[in-house]
Amino acid sequence: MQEDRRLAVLRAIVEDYVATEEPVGSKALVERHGLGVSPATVRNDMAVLEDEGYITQPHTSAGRVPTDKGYRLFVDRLSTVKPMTAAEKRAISSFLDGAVDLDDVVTRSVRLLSQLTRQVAVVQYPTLSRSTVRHVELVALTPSRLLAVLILSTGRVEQRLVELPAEVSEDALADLRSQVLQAATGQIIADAVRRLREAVPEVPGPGPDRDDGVTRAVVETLADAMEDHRSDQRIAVGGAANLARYGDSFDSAVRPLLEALEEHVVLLKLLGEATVGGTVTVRIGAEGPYEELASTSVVATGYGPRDEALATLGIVGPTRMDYPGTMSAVRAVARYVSRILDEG
Amino acid sequence: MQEDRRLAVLRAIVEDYVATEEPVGSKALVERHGLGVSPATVRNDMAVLEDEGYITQPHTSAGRVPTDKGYRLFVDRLSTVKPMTAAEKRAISSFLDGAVDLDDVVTRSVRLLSQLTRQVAVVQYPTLSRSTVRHVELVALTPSRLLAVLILSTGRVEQRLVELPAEVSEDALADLRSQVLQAATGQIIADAVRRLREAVPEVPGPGPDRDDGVTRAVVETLADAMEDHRSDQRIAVGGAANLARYGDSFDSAVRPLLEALEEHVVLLKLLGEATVGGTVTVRIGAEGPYEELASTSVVATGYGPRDEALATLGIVGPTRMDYPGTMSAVRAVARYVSRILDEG
DNA sequence: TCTGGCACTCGTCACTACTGAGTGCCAACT
DNA sequence: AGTTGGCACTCAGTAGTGACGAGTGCCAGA
Repeated sequence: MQEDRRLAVLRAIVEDYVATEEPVGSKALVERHGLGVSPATVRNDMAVLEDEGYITQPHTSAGRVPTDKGYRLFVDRLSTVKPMTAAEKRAISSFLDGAVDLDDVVTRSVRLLSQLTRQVAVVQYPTLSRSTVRHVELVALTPSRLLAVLILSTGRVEQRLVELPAEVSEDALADLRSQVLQAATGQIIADAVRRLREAVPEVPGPGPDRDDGVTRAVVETLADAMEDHRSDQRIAVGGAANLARYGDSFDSAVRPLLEALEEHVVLLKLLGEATVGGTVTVRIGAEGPYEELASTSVVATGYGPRDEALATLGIVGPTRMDYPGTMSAVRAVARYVSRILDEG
Repeated sequence: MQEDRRLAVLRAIVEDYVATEEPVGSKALVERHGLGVSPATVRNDMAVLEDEGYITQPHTSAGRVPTDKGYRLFVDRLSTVKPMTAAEKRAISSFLDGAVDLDDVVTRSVRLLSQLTRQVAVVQYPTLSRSTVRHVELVALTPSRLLAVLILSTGRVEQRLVELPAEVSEDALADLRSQVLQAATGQIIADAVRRLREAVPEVPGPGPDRDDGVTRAVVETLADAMEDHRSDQRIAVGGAANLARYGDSFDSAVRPLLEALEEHVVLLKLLGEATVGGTVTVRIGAEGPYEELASTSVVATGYGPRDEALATLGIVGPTRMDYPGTMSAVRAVARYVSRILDEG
């Protein structure tokens, strides 16, 4: 019960802060949201939330601001999906329906997405590269280090050293090798990544078959190597002018982001792996792989015809953003684009 | 003599202002440059320069700042070419020499140019579109209005209405038509534009053959229509992070520029037509076609193998920029790129 | 034509005091 | 135990003030 109210307080803080861009205090909070308690009570809750790391004060005696952790909780448990209005849906479909070819679809999507979210939009071109995995080899160097070799149909060879979290026997390794081979061989890269993650289950817990994260380490390394190979992928970026709204915190926030926008490899990493079927991935601030982008979040999802996750699209913006609205916009655009690809 | 000194003063003001980003006063001026006169004298000169519109004061009792007109004069008559150092030349060639294909050349050029100038670099891909002019028709609607029809080998048709500055006879029109046809038919677009401008000379002055700008109006309209058709041209942009240095004047300067950078058609217009052979075009502030970009300048030049102006490259930056340095960087990069295209 | 001098303007900076939003804590209340 | 009102305290932001100095325009004299 108090627990519930504390979460309501957190939700209110996030919503207010996103709307006003100013630290929000206890009094304003009870006024603007109908929590039926006094400011003092809210203050106590806030103190607890701060202890738990969900909010912080920019300086003593100012309102509270959500932390990354706070946004995370908000996104995971507190946000209610904000459905697109009929008008918005109509706007989306009419905007995309005029597209004449693939290039046009992507260009329009980027523009649409950046206008809907008022953020920087990023759309990866659907995978056309048909390069496949020809072979994977795992060579044990020591019991806890192995070399993963990836050979692609294009003839490219990629080697990675894997430090294992535990020692592994030759038998177990052979087992793993055959599993990996079966999952990946002959697949195009995008599929191989997905199948690897799905088809090679982690053996959990203790016992004779315990795994200690070895599988995980190997699979992730391989997937990473494959993702790198998507780097010849094309990407479209739009709405950079929305960065002008950052206003403050310029050198710290906008500059690294502008740099990232030119490094398409970086962008691909940011977008992450494609997930499909309405699942929108949110990466908040420092959760991402780049320190300089600690104050930016990524909202992305996969898209493609017949629910194949061919590519990824999404937006990049400040951690302080309207997550529910952005997420539903991203999801809606992904759906419409997928449908169009279905038809075309 | 005083005239000479006044120009020296202007040059000094531009140089100091570009270096310091602060309005420059009379005293600082005589100290930092060895003009052998007193501050009072300089003040008098400055008053004149201000009357003539070359400089202005941001507020009473502050130093002077060059106007667009001032920069123009500086660029045209006062700037001494700043040659590239040997080290810079080496850096340029080694940076570009590693390029493997056309895409790579363009990508590297953009990066190089933005790093050299610390501005936003724009490189147009060399014309690959081989679409040619199939036919041009000029139809008189009234004696002073005609319809220009442009038919391209791709099958596209472009119509433009031309308001003539004077009436024109059927004979003169037939003459013009045949000239235009001869110049343009069968040419690829880039060449057609150039040949049109060269081969259809304006008949000047009064007399039986006087032209009153009719030729000019027609040629420019046609050229414009053709330029529009280059709009499927690809463009590479780089170094947008350098915009972070603008710091102040954000919404007024950076936002429109960011928007322009995404509108490749706009960028093409900004870069303007390719000029070749070491000629670097400088467009300062409001001289350009876009009001919102009144505080940005464009420094561009053409490039291409064997001195054919296949495409344009250049930079976009604040009017307050180091013109000599930027111009020589742009020219140097254009030369090296041209040479590489020559070899490849 | 140039120069030195002088009065004047006005932006900048450092300092002060004030205000007000917001907090934490405590004692009292339900 | 949880909630509330009250109170003292903190501290960013906001004038207001005065001194400072860079810079100007103008004028009389060299």
